[in-house]
Amino acid sequence: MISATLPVRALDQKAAPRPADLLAWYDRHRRRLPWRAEPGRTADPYHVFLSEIMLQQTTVKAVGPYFIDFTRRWPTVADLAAAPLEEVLSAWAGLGYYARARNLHACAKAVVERHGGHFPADEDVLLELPGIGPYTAAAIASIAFDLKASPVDGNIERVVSRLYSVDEPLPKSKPRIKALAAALTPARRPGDFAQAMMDLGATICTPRSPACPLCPWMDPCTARAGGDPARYPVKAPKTERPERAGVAFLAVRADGAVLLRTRPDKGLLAKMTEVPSTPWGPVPVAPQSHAPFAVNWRKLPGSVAHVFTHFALSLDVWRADLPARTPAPDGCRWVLPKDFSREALPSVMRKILAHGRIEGA
DNA sequence: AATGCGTGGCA
DNA sequence: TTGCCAAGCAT
Repeated sequence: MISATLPVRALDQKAAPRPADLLAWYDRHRRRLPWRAEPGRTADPYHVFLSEIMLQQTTVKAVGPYFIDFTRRWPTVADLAAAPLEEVLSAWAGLGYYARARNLHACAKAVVERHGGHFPADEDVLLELPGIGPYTAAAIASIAFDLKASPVDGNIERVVSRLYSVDEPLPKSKPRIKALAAALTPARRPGDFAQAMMDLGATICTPRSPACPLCPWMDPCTARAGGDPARYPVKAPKTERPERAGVAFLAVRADGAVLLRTRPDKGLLAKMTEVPSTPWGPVPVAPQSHAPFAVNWRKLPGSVAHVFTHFALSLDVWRADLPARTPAPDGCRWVLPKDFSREALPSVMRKILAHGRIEGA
């Protein structure tokens, strides 16, 4: 018989997850990433900032080449701040969520103007900078300055929701998960702890078929004990993705130049370069009335499909060949394919050009 | 608080 | 093929 006076844990209770166990795992298994400092060192805050912005909703694999390119072009935050926005946007082209690039540039300028070119070592002050939200402020504070902060990204949401079997669905459960993560964060090595949580989520505690036997927290994990860790995190049902359609006008001049223009300052693909097109709507719009030239257009075979976050797009492509020295209509410009690399061409626009067999960068 | 905002890889 | 997912932020 177990004495009631002894501090004996009931058999169905689990030990709390120990940060030291995760840190020991991290010391052996940490990923080597371009923006990450060598073990025992803290990273360049500019590198942490740049990588964190790029990594928002974006895979490590996709970010790699962009991070290398950006740091080569703009080695310091002051260099980035001094660059023209157009160059930053064209360097960002293809990475998606272009508001990040605009905010990245605005943030670099703010760091120079408000903080003398040094990132503030303070989570609350970081939070006031453009493009830096709760996650990124905590990530920079902890990773770049080793301050006690608890960034919560998708990885950490998954790890924490499994550790504690959080049944309330996201995003409603965010505050609770944030509190649990904060309670777990140690006073020593908070930066390594944050990165360890992310590495664990990315390599062991993965969305599907997590590798529990390799996990340093297998023992204290309640979802593992429950037998179906992959059912966490519980998420609210998603709204469906509507279809939109339109026609893109590929005007090609005799010298090979293609008619392009810059999109409006706000909204989808703001300030990016585009191929002129009809509006993209749920119902097809009379294409002729939106054509940049009143000439004979021929529809190219097939169509271009592209999926955005909140709608799926299907575009027909109409082509017209025009004489050399044809002037560009208002708001448009002729661009030779060899100069495409200087343009801020999003992936959907590159697909349209490729569909018309136009070879650019 | 809910919605708008990209892209590519993967099962 | 289709849906899901990846180091979120702004409004």
